[in-house]
This record gives sequence, C-alpha cells and structure tokens, in this order.
Amino acid sequence: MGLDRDDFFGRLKEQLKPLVTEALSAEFGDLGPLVFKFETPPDQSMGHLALACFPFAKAAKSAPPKIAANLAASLSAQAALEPLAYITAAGPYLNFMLKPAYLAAQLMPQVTQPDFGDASLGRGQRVLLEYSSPNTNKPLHLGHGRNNLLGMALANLLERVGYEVTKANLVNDRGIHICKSMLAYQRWGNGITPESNQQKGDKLVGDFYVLYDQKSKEIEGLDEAASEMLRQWEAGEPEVRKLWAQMNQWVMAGFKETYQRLGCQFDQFYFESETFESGRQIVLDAKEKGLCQVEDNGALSIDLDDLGWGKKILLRGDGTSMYITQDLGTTVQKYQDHQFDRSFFVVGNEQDLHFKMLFEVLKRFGYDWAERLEHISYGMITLPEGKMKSREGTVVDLDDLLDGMKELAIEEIKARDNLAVEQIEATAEAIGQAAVKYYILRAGAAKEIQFNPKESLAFEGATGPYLQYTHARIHSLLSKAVLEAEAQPVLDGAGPWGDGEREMLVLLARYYEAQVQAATDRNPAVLCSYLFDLAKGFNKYYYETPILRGEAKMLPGRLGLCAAVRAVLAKGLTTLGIEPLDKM
RNA sequence: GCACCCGUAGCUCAGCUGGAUAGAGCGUCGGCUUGCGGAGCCGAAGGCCAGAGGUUCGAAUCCUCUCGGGUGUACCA
Repeated sequence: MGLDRDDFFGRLKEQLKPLVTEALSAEFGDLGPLVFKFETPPDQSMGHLALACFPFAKAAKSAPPKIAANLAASLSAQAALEPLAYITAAGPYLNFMLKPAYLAAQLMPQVTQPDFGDASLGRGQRVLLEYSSPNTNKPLHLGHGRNNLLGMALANLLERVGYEVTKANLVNDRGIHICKSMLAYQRWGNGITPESNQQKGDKLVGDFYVLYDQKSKEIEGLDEAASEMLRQWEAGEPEVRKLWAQMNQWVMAGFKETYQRLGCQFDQFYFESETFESGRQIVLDAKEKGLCQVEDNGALSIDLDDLGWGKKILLRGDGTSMYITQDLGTTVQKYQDHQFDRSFFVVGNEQDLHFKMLFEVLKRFGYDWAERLEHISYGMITLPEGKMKSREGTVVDLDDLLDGMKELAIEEIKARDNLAVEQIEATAEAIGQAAVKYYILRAGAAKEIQFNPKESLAFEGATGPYLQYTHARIHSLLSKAVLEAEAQPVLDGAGPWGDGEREMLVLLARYYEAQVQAATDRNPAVLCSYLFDLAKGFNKYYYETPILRGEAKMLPGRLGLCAAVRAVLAKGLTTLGIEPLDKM
C-alpha cells in the first residue's frame, strides 16, 4: 500500500530512510538492516521530526550522540534535503526542522478540500458498527449518551480512513424489564398517552418502570405477574402484544427525537423481538456436531474452562434462549446480512466477558469470521454520589442535560450580545451539545468518567465551545478581510512565511496522523486532543500576529492559513459530531 | 476466590507499540484590550507517575508481587 497523499510525515520518513542508510554506510560500512525510530520532539523549537540514534549504536560501535552529530553534518550537505529542513543533532537525536515553504507547498493546496487528511487503510473493507442498542423500557441517560457519541464519532472516523461503514442499532425491545413497565401501565396508567400527558413517549414509559419498582416493594406477587406477562407475550397473546407494540412505539418515537437531536444516525435497526429465537437453532446444530455438552436437566453448555471462564450455558433446560443465545443468533444474522470484513460492538465494559465468550463460542462453532469481531468497550459514567440507576431515578437524563446546557449557553450568548435574536436558540443548542460531547469524548474510552456537572458544563478551557469559538473567530476574521481589506485567502502555499506560520503549518500537517490514530485505536479522544492543540496554537498565533493590519505581502498567505485552520477545525469537529459555528 | 479495567499535580484527564527536562484544562496567585471576537493570550506555584522488586544503555510506559478503586464471574439482560 502506498502512502496517502496527506500522510505528510510518513512521506518525509520514507524520503529520509535511504539517505540515512547511505550516510551511515559511508561512515561505518554496511550495518545491515536498520531500525528507524522516528519520534516527535517534545517542543517545536527543537524540531518537528526526530530520529533517535540509539538503535544504530550497537552495529556502528559508536555512541548515539556522535552518530547523530555525524548524520547531521552529512545530511545537511544533501541537496535533496536542502529545501525540506534544517537538520541538527541534539544529544542522541537527529532533529529535522521543517521549512515553511516546503510544508506549505505540500499542504495548502489540499487542506481545505473535503477529503483532506483522509486515509486509505480501510479502503475496500466493509464495517458493521453496532452502537446505542437501548432497552425500550426507559429514556436514554448519560451512559447511553456516551455510547451514542462514541459510536457516531467512531463511525465518522472509520469512514474517514476509508472503511465503508454500516451503522446498526440492536434494540432490546422484549424481556422481563419491558413487561414491568407494561404491567405498571396496565394497572395504573389509566390509559394516558404521550399526547394526553404532553410527555415524550420514552419518558412516559420510563416513569412506569420506576413506578413498577416502587409498587413491587409494597405489593406482593408483582414479579410473578410480570413473568406471566412475559409468557403471554411469548405465546403471542393479542392484548399483551398490542400493549407492547403501543408502548414500544412510544419509546422509539422518543428515542428517535433524541437521536436526531444528537445527530446519531443508523442504517439499520435490529429488534430483539424479531431475532431473539434465531440463536437456538445455532446451538442445536452445534450440539449435533458434538460441540456442546448436555446438562442433567437438558441445558446445553460449552466448556470454556481452558480459558478460565468455566462452563457457559448456551440454552436453558426448558429450551429457551439466554442473552448469549440471542447474540449468537443476531451476530450470525448480521454476518449473513452484511458479509462484513470487520464488525464492531460499542457496548459498555461490564460486558467485556460476555463478548469474549460470544466471540470464542462462534469461533469454536466454526465461524471463521469470528476473528473479525471486536468489542469496543467503554467505561461507565458515574455521578459524584455513585452509580446511575434508572429504576431508582438517580440518573442524568440525556434530554434534560441537553436542555440544561442549552439554557446555560443562552445566558452566555446574551451576556455577549453578538447574535441576532433569531439565531440564539439554534446556536445555544449547538454550544450546549458541544460542551457535553467534547467532555465525554475527550476521556479515553476505557476510562470511567466521573460526571461532575460543574466541570462538564464549562465553556472555557479544553472544551467544545472553546473549539467552536476558535472557529467562529476565524470566520469573523475572514469575513472582515473581505469587507475591509478586500482580501481573499490564498491557498497556493506561496507564502512568504514566518516562524509563527510555520508552527501552524506543522500543526495542520499532523491532522492526518491524529485521524488515523483515533480510528485505529478506536478512540476519538485522540482527535479531541489534537483539535485542542490546533485551536490553542491558533489562538496564540492570532494573539501574536497582526493579520489584517500586518505587512501587506504577508496578508494573502496568512488568510490562507486561517482558512486552512478553520477547515481542519470544522472537519475534526464534524467528525466528532460537534457542529462548527460561524458566530456565537 | 478467579478474571478484566483503572490508580499520573488540589480536582478532571493526556502521555502507556520503552527514549531528550512528565504535559493540558479547571481551581489558586499575578499580568495582557488605543489591533483583527477577553468563550481569548502570557506567567507563577503545584508531581518520589499508588508502593516494592525485576528486565534495559534508558521505565510513567514492559514483567512480577503488594495495596487501593471499579466491573464481571446466574439456566438475568
């Protein structure tokens, strides 16, 4: 696979390798195959790319600083590198300080293109990404929010690096927990509807789920009644099915509203009510092939003790499906539907073991594509007072949180007075969402997040609104350039360029690798921190550099650079699911 | 008990495919607006990277053990 067009540093490394090899062999004779350890210097003032000379020391029988010094001298004399970089030795490192003209010529013509920074590593491969996967008995809370935001950001990232992504949502719409809210509604609902109650459907159903929990502590036999309702549901009892269909429809309507608000999209919905029995046959077939054991009561199991997971039951003694049975069925079905090259499951880390077992069982059942499955695990969100529990109502409701953020944003906007009245609503919504989304995505997926309202609601520092602000500021500057100076950004890379511009060019050049790393690590946080670095760099540049009232010859290139930063910020934010703003 | 995840500044987190003085944001303290958006910029204080061993020229990063937190370990989902 060749290097991608915008893999700026990758290209530079490939250029350097033969020259370094040549220089070393001129000095020390043939050293055999070399190990190149390229790194990023701790500070831009030291250079933009570093080559560690430790790996050469042994073969060359020389000290790394000495090797670095010699390489610096011989490479500096190379005509091929002259337009690229200044080369210096710093201790055991060889540092390359890139020349702005070179950087600009590489970057500027592409940087505002829609496909800037995109990679080809996933080209030709189909990915099925499952995320969200809610239960239809309660509204979405902040924990679901993390799933949705991660899922959407990952889908975007994977597309950016070339995968063809199908987004799926496996809705858990049946089971005892669903029957609980149904039962409570049946007994105490008095026929209210979302319309009659002026309430989102998911909220209404969730209230009955909470009510069930309360009543079950006071009333005997409620759990038995719920179990009975589940049996009736499975038997297809018309009244129960009708109520179930009605309440599910209410919930799904509520979910879709929230999804739309957040910008979450799905190409396909799977419903467990339609697929939950499909796993049974898979297990029965496996039994025929002798891949399962039969327990005393007829349950089918598989022995995973060699992996330290003990014996796993795959089908109950009464022949009914379990969670893993369902997932065996849906996973096989998803493969039949999509013939994916990779399949990702965005699901919380409490299910780490479940997915390990699911993948292992599929492998042992002979599905060779089982190795293409990957669980994208993420940590829980806890509150200062502990875990969120829907049943007990100790949750941060997602809609409520977004509403609250919007209110705070409205206050901030009014204090600044930059917007026309009719713009306030939509802008406040975008700012509030940016705050929540960035706060959640900036944390590494594996980490548990302690949700502290005071911090997450901030609009300053490393936050979504800070990034939006930087974007808006550039937009304003560029508009002003047209109006006042009648100047347009020039993106031919011609310059001239100073040190401040060079730092910005280097930051822009790193977008490619940030995006690739975020995608390969399945971790949008990488992109979050890149964008913060870019914005921070720009704000410093902006403060130090008079753009509109600076030297006239610098103006077109500087405006081009501003347009470039705006484009990359917009692209990165959009990839994260955050809306870039022109005014705020 | 066993398995997995986590433990880095007062707080929230980067850095973890080993490498140059451990970085941000918030908070605290102190500066910066006669120039383009102050939701901004600059600076200061603040860390035996949970602890102990080990591997290595070199460890926050890899290995082992200990301690602390979380999750899982049901014929629940």
